[in-house]
Amino acid sequence: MWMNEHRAGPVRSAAAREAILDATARLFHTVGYENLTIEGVAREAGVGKQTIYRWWRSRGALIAECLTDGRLFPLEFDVPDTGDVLADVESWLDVILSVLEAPNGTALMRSLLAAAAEDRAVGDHLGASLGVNRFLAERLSVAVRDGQLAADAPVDQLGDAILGAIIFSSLGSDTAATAQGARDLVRYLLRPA
Amino acid sequence: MWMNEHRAGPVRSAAAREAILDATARLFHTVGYENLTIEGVAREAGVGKQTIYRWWRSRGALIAECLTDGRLFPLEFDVPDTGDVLADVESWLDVILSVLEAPNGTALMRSLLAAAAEDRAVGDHLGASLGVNRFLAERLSVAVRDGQLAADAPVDQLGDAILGAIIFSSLGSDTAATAQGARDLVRYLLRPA
Amino acid sequence: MWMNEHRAGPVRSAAAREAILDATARLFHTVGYENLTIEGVAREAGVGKQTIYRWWRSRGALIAECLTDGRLFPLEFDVPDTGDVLADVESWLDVILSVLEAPNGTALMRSLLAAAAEDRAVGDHLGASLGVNRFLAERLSVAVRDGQLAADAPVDQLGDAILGAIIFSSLGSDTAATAQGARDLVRYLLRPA
Amino acid sequence: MWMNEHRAGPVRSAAAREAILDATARLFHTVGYENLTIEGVAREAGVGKQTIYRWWRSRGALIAECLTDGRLFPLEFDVPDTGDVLADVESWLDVILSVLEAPNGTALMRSLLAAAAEDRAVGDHLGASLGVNRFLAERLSVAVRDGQLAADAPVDQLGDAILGAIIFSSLGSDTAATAQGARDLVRYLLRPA
DNA sequence: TCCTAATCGAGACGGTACGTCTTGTCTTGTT
DNA sequence: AACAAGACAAGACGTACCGTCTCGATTAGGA
Repeated sequence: MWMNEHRAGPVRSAAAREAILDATARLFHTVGYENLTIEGVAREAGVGKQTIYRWWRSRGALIAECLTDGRLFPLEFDVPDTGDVLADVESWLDVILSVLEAPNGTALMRSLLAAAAEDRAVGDHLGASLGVNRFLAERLSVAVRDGQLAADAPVDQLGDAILGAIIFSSLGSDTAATAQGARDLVRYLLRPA
Repeated sequence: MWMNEHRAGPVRSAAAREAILDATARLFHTVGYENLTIEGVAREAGVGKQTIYRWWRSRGALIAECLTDGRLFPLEFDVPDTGDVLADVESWLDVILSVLEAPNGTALMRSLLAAAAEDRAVGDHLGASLGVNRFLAERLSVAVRDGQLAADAPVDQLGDAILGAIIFSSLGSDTAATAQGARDLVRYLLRPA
Repeated sequence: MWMNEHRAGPVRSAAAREAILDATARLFHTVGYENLTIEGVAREAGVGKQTIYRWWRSRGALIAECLTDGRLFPLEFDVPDTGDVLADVESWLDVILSVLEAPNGTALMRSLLAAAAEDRAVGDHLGASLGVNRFLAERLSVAVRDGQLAADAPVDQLGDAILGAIIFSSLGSDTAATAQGARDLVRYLLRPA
Repeated sequence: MWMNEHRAGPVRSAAAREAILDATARLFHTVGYENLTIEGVAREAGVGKQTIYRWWRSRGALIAECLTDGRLFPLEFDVPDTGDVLADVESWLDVILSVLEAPNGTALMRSLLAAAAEDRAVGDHLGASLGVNRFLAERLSVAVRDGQLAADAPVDQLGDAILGAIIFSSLGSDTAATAQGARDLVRYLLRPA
């Protein structure tokens, strides 16, 4: 990675930060989490190793920041509220599954999971990044208010369950089965009462 | 790990196999998956590195065999069928949560997940080991037959969802929230129609 | 090292110069030449690295200036001329050997030599600082004039030889042998004809 | 450096040892002691760093072994005894000076001295390698027995003095002056009584 | 009974990456 | 313009493991 303008100094270099996060995201997709090394990032970013260690305490912190910056998912998980829970959640699901069904999508998911399992900071931000908290649980709450879902439905847990099923399933089975299973699950959980 | 009788010869040494798997399981609990090294296992088991590489192709294969042998979970996940799905699944859930709520239980879960994410072989066996396939899906099928669950309930996916919710939740939140959330989820999903 | 009054400005700061040379000399004695770093000096002197690089081109230049300023040898190598060459040179020798026989004296000598070997500027000033040129050769010249030494005696070379013997010997042997050997050598070289 | 036959195993690889010492000697002449790094040696020798650290505790130990193996001085310092001390020592001196007067000879001498000053092991072997102990002192002893030198002449110290004068002089002056000075010194010290 | 062949513990090998340290240059804001 | 502070690219440090290999000892089963 080339840095055209070398701006060194006692204040943090924005160019270096950008190059590092960029290289991290690129390598995360290319070689996966377990083969992503700090030295590799430094090499790819055209940056000294110490510049990475100065601002991030670990490989996980690097991934976590890429996650929050949306550098690993160039997608928009927010989906409009049409009044129909099932349809809305299925829309959201389509977006999630499009990531999974993309080339190397399964590998990407496994890498994300490996990162989340090894580093608490990554785990903390993973759910948020995938839009569970931001969208899914909120949409289900509305559905409860609208009477489309039982009043005692544990909306947070249902969100975890849907995404958890996808993740767990993608650890073992093939992608197709995972995707179909997720659709069946959502259809069952959000069927009209 | 000490091997009192060193028996070299043209057939596989059962003592070495035992010592290696034993050391692997011990180190998995002690230092976690990410700090578990082949050299460390060899040292702990009092075994040459080559003896490990001869019989297992990777760190993941070692973990996978420990999983299947029940060396990482000294528990019994099978629970008797009392005729009440909710009660039975809650019994299974208690067993699962007792692992999670044990000292270092969360760390153990994260390590397992890291191993599963990095190695397909581990991922393939993880569900089975936790009793999803063996018990949960089967019990839910019986519930469908008994009319306790809707006829179109996707039992495999419900199993994935329950375990997935636990796993996903344990990546970020604290243990207590995970456990309570899992109980709420199960109670909601299996509530009498 | 603390600088109570920080005076920055368009002229060279005498306080900074002093603090830097002081810190260099202190560290030279403390950690030796090979562990003396520019960063260490800056830290110890409470000075920015650039202030060092602005005025000295290298680590060696720093040492050389300490040498010329007499900051590494707080000693007086000049010895009065009593008319007896042997006695006078033995007096000078006592001063030199008192440095060598002091605690860490050998280490100091090795550090000096390391500095001189790595940096020409240091080497150039080492002889002068130890008083070979300033005193020894001159005193021997007088002895030639007085007839105490052969007319064709190469006085510069004899000075080099005496100091060289000490230095060379202190590289390998123990201090005691070096000191006694030096005394024997001087007694032999300057014995009455 | 290529190693044609890769002979790994639980016994020390002679090929690796050879390649390492060879690379060390080559780099010592090429880049000098202060720019000689372990990584550089490993790279040049086509060897893992650990293989160096396994067998030598430091950069100095590497140099010391090269010294004793005669890899830094491909010369023969022994000179026949013709019965004439002066002539014999001048022959020895010619050999020494030919090293010094060779291209980069001064740099080589400075590097040797830097190595000796920083590492005791190197210093211990330096004198022996240059033939002071092996040849010079012994030849002077014979001269004492033959009556060519005073009976009380401290032969060891005279040896140190001659070599020390060369070394010390080569730290500051130019090569020509050093060489001529050494010849004058020897002629003076060993002049017929 | 000997011989062949596979296994064992041990550990050296060429490598890669770790996280730390220092180099010499550059920049910022202060005096 | 000089200063203290310190970020920057570069690269060496010494350590830990990787997966492959060699070694000499050990032990089974076929000749």
